[in-house]
Amino acid sequence: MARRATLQTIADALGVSRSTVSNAYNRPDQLAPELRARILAVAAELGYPGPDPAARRLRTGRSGVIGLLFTEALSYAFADPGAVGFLEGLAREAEAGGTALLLVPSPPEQDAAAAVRDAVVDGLCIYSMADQQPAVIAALERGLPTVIVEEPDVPGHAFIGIDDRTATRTVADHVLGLGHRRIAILTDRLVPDAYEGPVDAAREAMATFHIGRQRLAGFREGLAAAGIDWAAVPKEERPNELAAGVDAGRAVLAREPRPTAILAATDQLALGALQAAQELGLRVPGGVSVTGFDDIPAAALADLTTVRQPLLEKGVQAARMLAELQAGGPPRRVRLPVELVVRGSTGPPRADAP
Amino acid sequence: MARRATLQTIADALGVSRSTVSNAYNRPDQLAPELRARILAVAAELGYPGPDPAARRLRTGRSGVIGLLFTEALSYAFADPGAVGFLEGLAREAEAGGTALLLVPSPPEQDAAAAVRDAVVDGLCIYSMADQQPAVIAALERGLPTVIVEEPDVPGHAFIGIDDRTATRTVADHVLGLGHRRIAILTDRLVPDAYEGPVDAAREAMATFHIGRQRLAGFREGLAAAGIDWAAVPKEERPNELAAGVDAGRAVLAREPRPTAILAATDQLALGALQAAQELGLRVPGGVSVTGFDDIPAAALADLTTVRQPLLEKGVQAARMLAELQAGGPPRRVRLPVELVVRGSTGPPRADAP
DNA sequence: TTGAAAGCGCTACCAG
DNA sequence: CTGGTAGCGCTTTCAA
Repeated sequence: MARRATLQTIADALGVSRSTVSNAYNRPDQLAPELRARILAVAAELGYPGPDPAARRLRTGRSGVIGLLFTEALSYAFADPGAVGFLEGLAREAEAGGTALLLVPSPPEQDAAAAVRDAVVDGLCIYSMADQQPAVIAALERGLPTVIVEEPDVPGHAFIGIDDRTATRTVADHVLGLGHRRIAILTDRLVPDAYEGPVDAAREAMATFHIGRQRLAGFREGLAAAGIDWAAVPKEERPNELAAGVDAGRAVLAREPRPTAILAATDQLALGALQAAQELGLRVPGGVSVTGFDDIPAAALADLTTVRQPLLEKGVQAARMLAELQAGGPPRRVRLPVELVVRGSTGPPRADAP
Repeated sequence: MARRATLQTIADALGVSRSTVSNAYNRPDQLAPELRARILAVAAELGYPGPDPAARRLRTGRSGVIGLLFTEALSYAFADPGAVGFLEGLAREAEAGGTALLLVPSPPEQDAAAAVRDAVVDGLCIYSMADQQPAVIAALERGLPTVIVEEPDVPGHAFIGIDDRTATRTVADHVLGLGHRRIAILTDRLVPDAYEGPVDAAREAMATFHIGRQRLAGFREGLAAAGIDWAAVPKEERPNELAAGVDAGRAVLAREPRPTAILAATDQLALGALQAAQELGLRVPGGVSVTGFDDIPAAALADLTTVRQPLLEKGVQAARMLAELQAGGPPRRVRLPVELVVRGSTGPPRADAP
């Protein structure tokens, strides 16, 4: 056969009209069962794979697809257990409604905005992107129903997230309450660039990742309230990966005098810090206390004190909010509750450390 | 405005033709920069979000999207660290080429095949599905470039996977070599149903999940070669989740005489078995040895003996194979190497256990 | 119960 | 460098 079969091909072969063949697929009750059977048989014979979804899309105007802008780059997202937990929730809810998920790429170098504009979707979900990223701007410009998860903070849009600042403030208070005064901070990336290293005031001020900014602010508030000089607190910025956490942990533990507590902005960084402490033969929490954030599954295994947030629930709710929006409902703003989970990785500092 | 703006709207507003406006977006070099600027300005003013991707799709015939059939249900896939590792690799490679990933849903009850037929994609990737699942059949019928990962085993299609049987045979030999004779097996699901419980010969024979079948076969081969009666070996089937592993672990450890080794078909099940052993106050490996499969990140943390497979690499290669297929290349079959990683969870059985 | 006609919004080709 | 024309393959009235 010269070209792919279409509805018309089948119609011609049977001497019926195109619409009848279409009905055979989409409205079985609109034609005689026997005719329908004949149509389907001929279609199978001719290798017709059914109505072309792209054409149907154009005609009906609906796609049954949600587009997901997932972190700065897809490949980062899957390495982050927190993001995967969210995706699991989102997928569960979407799948129940027969909705597909389109993972929109952010090609390096190239115009990531183009990928966003090319996405055939009925709605968009933006997960944890920095303010002013081109992909985000392009997404908002499409004027589709959109829900933003965690960041960026754009007024007027449906939003779901947690109160990061209050949460890290609670962590700081917990550690300060145990008697720690020499404290170091490990933060996830603050700006979508390749920087890794100490965070000074200038860097802190330029943060465009809302989460990073807020978590840092919570730590700062807590320490400041305890009279600790924020400028003198060691702070290391790294991408959210285990290996980077090890590196950052080494960096802060090498300081003199050595910190007695490390507050990390994510569990993965905290897990890395734990590993760095072990390398140095430091006991936890005797030699050094460590805290994380997210309560990913590995946190429980490592007995890590952390902040639990409802990862899965966040995904489920995001999908629901999008469905509401598509049904014409108003954009809502939702804050999910979090909870400090105290485990064995924090305790009072000991003079006779390790 | 009554209806959404289209190319024509902009063209009319400026008194130019539709094609010129189209060129302004797709072929900037085909028209005067000044005209282009004017067009874009008017478009912005009228709130035109750029050419409709669905229409473009129909016209060009290409979508720039890979469809992914991910496990029996999306929600399962994300709970499986092995699957996530694969997805990370796939996403990385696809993203580099500006290709989007469509996660095709498998709505419960409903016709999952319909979702597959509705997917606007240039190619399909089938990851770990059972033989004869309706979604798989529908996918194959679409006649698109397709690569199958791990399962099902369909001749004539591009395929990438590992040799599961040889791998589990190696595990069995390792444990037998340590002197174990009372051995229990934990297997991932064998059939896409809701069954959880012991595996008898009938159940084993009806397995449609190729991976489960092969891993079980490897264990069987090893034990048979050592003269152990396979029918008498305790075998428990569970979904691939930590909690299910705990449950299965309890079940086999309750047997009299108690097994001295538990061979699990996945790391998550093994991790669960480890937890069950701990509940009973059993030492590992003194009281009981445990092995897993996959070498997910948590396996190293738990010091679990397991089989390492190149999860990420599998995803990267799958994406490449799909690209080759789309470029007109022939379907290839690829087997990735695996490696037994011996850690602290296996050792000789001790008479004075625990 | 079936068929004819009218586009959905766009891009590719070719002429000017 | 710009414009006209011809569909891509389908669904959806509406009339027969």
